[in-house]
Amino acid sequence: MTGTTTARGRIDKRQAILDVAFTVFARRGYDKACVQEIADEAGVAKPTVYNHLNDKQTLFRHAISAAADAVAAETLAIVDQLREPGDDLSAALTATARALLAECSGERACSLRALTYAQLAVFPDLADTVLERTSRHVAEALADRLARLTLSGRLRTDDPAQAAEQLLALLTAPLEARSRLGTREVSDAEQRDIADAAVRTFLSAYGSR
Amino acid sequence: MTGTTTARGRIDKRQAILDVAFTVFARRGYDKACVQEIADEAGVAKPTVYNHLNDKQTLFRHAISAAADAVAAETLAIVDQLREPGDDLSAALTATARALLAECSGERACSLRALTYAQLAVFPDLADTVLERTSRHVAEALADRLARLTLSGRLRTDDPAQAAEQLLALLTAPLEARSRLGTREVSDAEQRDIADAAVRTFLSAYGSR
Amino acid sequence: MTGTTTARGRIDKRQAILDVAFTVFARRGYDKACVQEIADEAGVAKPTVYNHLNDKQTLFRHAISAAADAVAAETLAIVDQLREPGDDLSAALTATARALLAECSGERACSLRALTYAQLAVFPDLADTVLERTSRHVAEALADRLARLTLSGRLRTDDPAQAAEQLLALLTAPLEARSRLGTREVSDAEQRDIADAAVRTFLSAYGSR
Amino acid sequence: MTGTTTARGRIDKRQAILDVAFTVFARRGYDKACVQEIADEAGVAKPTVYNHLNDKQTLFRHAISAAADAVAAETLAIVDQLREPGDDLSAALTATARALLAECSGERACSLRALTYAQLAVFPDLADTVLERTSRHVAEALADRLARLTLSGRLRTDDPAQAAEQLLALLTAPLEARSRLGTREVSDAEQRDIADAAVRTFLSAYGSR
DNA sequence: GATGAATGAGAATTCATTCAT
DNA sequence: CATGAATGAATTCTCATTCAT
Repeated sequence: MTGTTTARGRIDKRQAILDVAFTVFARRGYDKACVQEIADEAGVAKPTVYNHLNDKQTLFRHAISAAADAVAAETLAIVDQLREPGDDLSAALTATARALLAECSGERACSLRALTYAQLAVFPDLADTVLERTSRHVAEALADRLARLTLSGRLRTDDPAQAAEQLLALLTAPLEARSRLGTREVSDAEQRDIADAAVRTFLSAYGSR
Repeated sequence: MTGTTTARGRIDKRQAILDVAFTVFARRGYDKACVQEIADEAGVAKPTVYNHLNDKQTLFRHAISAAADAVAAETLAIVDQLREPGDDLSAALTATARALLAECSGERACSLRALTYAQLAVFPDLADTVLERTSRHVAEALADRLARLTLSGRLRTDDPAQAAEQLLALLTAPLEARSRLGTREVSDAEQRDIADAAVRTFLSAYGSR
Repeated sequence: MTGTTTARGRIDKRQAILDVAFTVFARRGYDKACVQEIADEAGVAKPTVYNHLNDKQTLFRHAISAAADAVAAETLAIVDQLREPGDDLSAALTATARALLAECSGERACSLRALTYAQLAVFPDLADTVLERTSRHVAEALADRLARLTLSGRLRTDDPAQAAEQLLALLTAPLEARSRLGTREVSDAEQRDIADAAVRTFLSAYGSR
Repeated sequence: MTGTTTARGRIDKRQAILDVAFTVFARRGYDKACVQEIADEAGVAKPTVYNHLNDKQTLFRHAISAAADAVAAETLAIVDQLREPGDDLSAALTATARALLAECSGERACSLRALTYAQLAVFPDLADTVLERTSRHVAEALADRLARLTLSGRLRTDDPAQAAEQLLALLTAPLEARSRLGTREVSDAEQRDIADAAVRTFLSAYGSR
């Protein structure tokens, strides 16, 4: 049915525009990025962009949202690994920590963070949206895991949310500092150092013994 | 002395421009801020801004640098409190922690962070400059304090730099998450919670006993 | 045909802009002419000018080129009259000479010359372009005529290029001096004087007897 | 006497400013040249320029005038050589012709011509002034010489002004064409060709035999 | 639905010129 | 008289957005 094909084509084109938009916004920043450039790289005419997404702001919001969803999904999948921690809890936590750092070091996550920060003044609600879908969800998912580990006697904390907050803090803040806010690569070795130290400190405070 | 007055006048005007510039950049973001507005609020004509600071980029760099210096000075003063920790180390650390959080919650520090983040793509070197003068220096100063405390037997760590990094992480990351990247006030009570929890976890890992 | 109409419309508008641009440049000079004025007189918005011709310099180049082509065509047509000189060579040369002077006295030719001269410092290559298309071509065409006239025994020269150069010199230089670089009308009578004297001197040197 | 010294200094400074101004105008053109640059190269402050010469236009007029006087003096001196033509008239004319071409090829003369042309629209009277002092005077001086040579039977013309006009035409127009309006050096050899051909043609028309 | 063309609004930057010292 | 500082006025160019096809 041509109808289906068309709809498919429509959706694909829309998605292509959003993908390109995120890339261009990441490269140039919101203001310096111009719709023409996005249209060009997406291989469509400028008015086509406006047909699909009403204006530049809408385009930005949707591009950011889509990226946030993607990052969130990946991050949650990582945290979910802790559902089956195996025998060595420290090892499991360390593996998860390393994976989280890798995810946070990724280009898309960095760009997302930078763009959100950059437009705090103009899109204050975007900070909410993005944080809600990423940090917040992740923190809650991690808190869930820590609560279950506490129940099974492998951790010791009466405030799993705070424990989760601190574990994430020990991971993300050093990463951000060492990557110079994402402008510099952080080597795998360095990431491992951060992860190991974070887990060590975390277990000092919340380990069951 | 008229000479002094004149020179003073010059310096004052330049400083006034930089102060206003930081405020306006913080309010509008780099791109949306226009030089006209800065000139107006500084009470000078647009070309005067250009006479003192060659172009918008230079204006931005200098405004950011000045703010970074101011924040750095205040933050270092706080860390210096730890030179005389008194009898109760935990209390001393907590006091310092709370003061650091207050500083980080301040409008100038938030704006500085937001602006730096926002312009990573256009001024990648600014991240270096700002982090160097703020986080980096602070982390080193704190590491120095922790090293001395270890020598005097009140802490236990063979890597004071890492200990400092983690203490700061336990403070700043939760603050950033809860303030939604600075878009929301974090109450004193909440700040106290963060600080107390951070110190507790820190001492679990690095306390002398 | 609407398609044709559209394309035509596009071309017409571009041509209209170039024509107006030449007029305005001629009236004000390159620097004093502003794009706004050109747009206004062409009945389009400023950005439309920029859409068709990337910037002021490009606009200038194309406007000058177009004028040069037009002047060149007219001038060459005049020289071509000498293909059929008739019985009275002196009369034919004089007629051509007068026509050339009339052409050179024309507003467009004067403006073209003035603008090219005026912007030597900024567009040094334009001198080449314009001279190539006008003086140079004309000199060659004239040299061709003189060569043929020599072959048919009606003139006597072994260097037709030099003869052409000198005939043109005897016409243009006095015209330029008397018109005060184009700021003053040179009457028909005066033009006739110049032409007649030029042909007389030319024939003294290159006449077949 | 300090008075004298001061007056001297004043005059010298004024002259220095005018010299520099001409250079800068020649390099950049009237509009692109900025008073600041002239002041800088003259080693004075901008207001000093305004103290000596009321505004940019005045500055331009005086700079051009001074240059025109200098060129005129040199050119007239060359023509004056014809007061004592010696035995070989052709040789004398050729020598004078070559010297005139050299003078016209000089940087100052070229710049003067270009600047005058460039500002026809804005300073229409300058064309008059400059042409009066240069071409016109030169043509008259040359006409005088030719008249005397006619009286002494070495030339034959009843209109010395026209003869002078044509001799100059045969020199300047080819020079201008070959130098591409002054953007290209014309070699000595080429200058000699032009001069020799001009004198040959001139003598064909006006030689006593 | 997609596009080429057009535009209104706005921003950075430059410069001749003038005060106050 | 010379100068450092300040300014009003212009001008080029860019961009989001909309028509007409």
